[in-house]
Parts: sequence; structure tokens; C-alpha cells
Amino acid sequence: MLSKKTKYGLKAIVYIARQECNTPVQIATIAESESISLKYLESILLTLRKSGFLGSKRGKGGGYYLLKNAKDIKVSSLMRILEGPIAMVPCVSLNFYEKCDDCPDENACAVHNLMLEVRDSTLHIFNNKSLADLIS
Amino acid sequence: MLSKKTKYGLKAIVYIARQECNTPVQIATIAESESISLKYLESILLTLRKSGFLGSKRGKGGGYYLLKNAKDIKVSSLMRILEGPIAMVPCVSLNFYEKCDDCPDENACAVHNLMLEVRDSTLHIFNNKSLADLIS
DNA sequence: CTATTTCCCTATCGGATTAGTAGGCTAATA
DNA sequence: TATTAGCCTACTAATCCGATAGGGAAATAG
Repeated sequence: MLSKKTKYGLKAIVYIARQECNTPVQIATIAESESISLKYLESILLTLRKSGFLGSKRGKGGGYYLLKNAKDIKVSSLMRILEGPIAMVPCVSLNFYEKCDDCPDENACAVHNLMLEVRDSTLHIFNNKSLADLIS
Repeated sequence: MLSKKTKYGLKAIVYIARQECNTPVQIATIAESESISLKYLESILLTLRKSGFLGSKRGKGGGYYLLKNAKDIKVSSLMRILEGPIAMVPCVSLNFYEKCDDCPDENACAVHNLMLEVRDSTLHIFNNKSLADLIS
């Protein structure tokens, strides 16, 4: 299940990406428009900024803006920052790999192989979609 | 993230499906072989029985056995019983649909459309895979 | 008939995570 | 100097998950 953090984060960055001329958008504007708790959204945008997706400007007329072209932001990288692993099981994760305690042989594990297939197909979607694709 | 319940449940039913002549398998046997807490596994197998996948036999020589041919048990139906919705977001779920509180227009929601695509590809895998496919 | 085996069922619990809140701080601008 | 708007840390309520406890009931063996 997708966390609200991810859902809110995606909606917010899509909102920001829709601005013309990359004008900074205030947190409060997004929060109101997307019905997201302001303080919670604040922390989400903070992590998106610390991850290098967004820049920020303080004081009057401030807000958040994209640091890169929307075409160059892959959905998969957004998902990894917001949600964490894309795989449903750590033992098939590329970026968050972890061995199972049980399961002596991964290749013989039915769950492993099934989830490997799911991860591939999901990743294929996320890797081939950019923020720009989400806007329209 | 896949819950342990699902992981254990899948491993267990795969174990049961591997038996020759559909001989009943005891909970304890599976628990030991797959390193699963016995009591926890007990409750998982109970739900699989109540959902019509497994039959049970009590007393000596008892245990769990498949009620249908492994070919006729789709992974998607197992997933729905064990894990719940296959979709990452309720608003794109076929069997567990729920409208978002926020989001006035689903078709205009970037997250909705993205997750719709993911659900389709995941479901495609789960629908076209049976328990028999997991065994080998 | 009795003992043993094995599944049946309900209740409970600790720990982790999530979503959200509070509140003060700091930089930029007017 | 006042105001605006993001920065940052800490805290909390609620929920869920994985696991545990413990007795009950049916089937079988002897």
C-alpha cells in the first residue's frame, strides 16, 4: 500500500512542476489545493529538497521550485525517496537489498521468483516515466 | 511491502502443493521446514482453509491438503486473501475500491493514473500465474 | 473407553510505523 | 524593524503487524 507521504509528495511535486516559468510555490498553496495537512506537507517537501529534487526560497514570494527539468526526474527515483523500496520484498530489491532470515536458497524460493517478476514490471513503468509524463 | 503473513502463506501452500497424492501435511512440519512461527502459521492456514483453498484433517495423520488442482488456483486470488488489495492505492483497486477523500476528479489525478498502470501490470502477472507455476 | 494427536478458535500484547501536531528558529524581503 | 515563509526537532495518538497463550474439539490408536 502506498503511504500518504508518497501520495502527497507526488501530488505536490506534480503541482510544482505545473507552474509556468518555474515560479516558486508556497507550501500553504499546495496544502490547500490538494487537501493536505500543512505541517505534514512541510516535512515531505523538506525531504524532496534534501534529496535534490526541489529548491526553496524563503521570505515573501518564496516557496519551492524544481531544480531539474521535469523530463529528467524519473518516477522511480521519486518513489525510492518517498516510499523506499519499489520491490515488495527486500530480497528482490535493487537499492534496498536484504537477505531473508529464513530461505536458505533464494533461487529456489517461489515467493522470491514471483516477486522478482513483479518488481521488474513495476520498475519498468517507474523507470520509463518522468515527472513530465505525470503532469499531463 | 509484502506482509509476512502473505509470504508465509504462499510458502506454506506451495509446500502443501508439492506433496504427492495430496497427502495431508501437518502445520508443525511446514513451520519447521520453512522457519515460521508455528502458532502464527496456524492462523494463516486457518484463513486459507476458510477461504476454500485448503482442506484439513484432524487427529493422527492429519494436516492440510489442497482442495483444488494447483493449476486452478490463481496467484491473484491467493494474494487477495492473504495480502488484501493488489493495487497500491484504494482508488484503483478492483476488489477493494475506495474513493479518496481528497481528489475531486480521479481521472485528473496523476497518482491515480500512475498507480492504475502499475496495478494492471501486477495483476497481469498474478492472474496469469497459478500455484502450479510457483512449484517448479 | 481412554489417551494421544492435531487442528480450531479467541484473546491478548509488545513493538514498529504512520500521519499528524507543536513550537520555536532563521533567512529573505518590504 | 516587521513580516513572510521555509527550517528543524521533538512529540504523540492511532493503527497495524507479527507473534504468543491457552484451552477446546474432533479424529484416531490401542
